[in-house]
Amino acid sequence: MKLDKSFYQRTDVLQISRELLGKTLVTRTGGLLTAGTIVEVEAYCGACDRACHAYNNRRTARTEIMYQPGGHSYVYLCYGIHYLFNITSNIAGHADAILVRALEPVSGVETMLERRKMHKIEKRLSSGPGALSQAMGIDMTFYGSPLWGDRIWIEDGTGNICDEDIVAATRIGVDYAGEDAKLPWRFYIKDNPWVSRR
DNA sequence: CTAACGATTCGCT
DNA sequence: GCGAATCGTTAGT
Repeated sequence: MKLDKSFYQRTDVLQISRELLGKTLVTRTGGLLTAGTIVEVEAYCGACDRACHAYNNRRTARTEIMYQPGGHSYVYLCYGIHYLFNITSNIAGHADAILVRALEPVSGVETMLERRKMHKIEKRLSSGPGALSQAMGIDMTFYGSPLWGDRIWIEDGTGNICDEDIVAATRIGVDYAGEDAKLPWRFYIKDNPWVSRR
């Protein structure tokens, strides 16, 4: 079942991040359907988190979508090459977001392989934030897309991953954030082979 | 207007 | 393990 606004518009970004593990991200674009299980995410808290683009409530054209009510897609270009896909959360005015870092492919694998210019399934198909965006066909045209629409959405699975199977660790690539770089705000499913780093 | 840099990936060693 | 690729965003002139 498709998750609706109420899932995303809660205030606890860490709780939402944990609950996103095991859910299925789906895109339908160009008549092609692709889906994958979310196995790794990172939480970013706008007001209080130096690693977040919206730190200290900094407001720019790029971060604007994070200030809207949660449940939208926040996509941005990183290193001039990679599209990174985030899910916004919280109520209007609270710029929280969750970066999806890795998926386990579920359907539309042929399409994913084609988009990634690969011939067989291997980990790099959808492990890593830039890689999964490419596999799912996510680009800047997805910026601001509601997650209750019919182009990109998230489906509930068979309940939440239990706490014993969730690992909390420090986030990747946020060394510039000082003390906030040490926060254990990266969550992934224990022993899942699609997680981007051990 | 200009310059520095990044929530990364891939290929080569 | 290391370094290049590559360009929009940002903040400062």
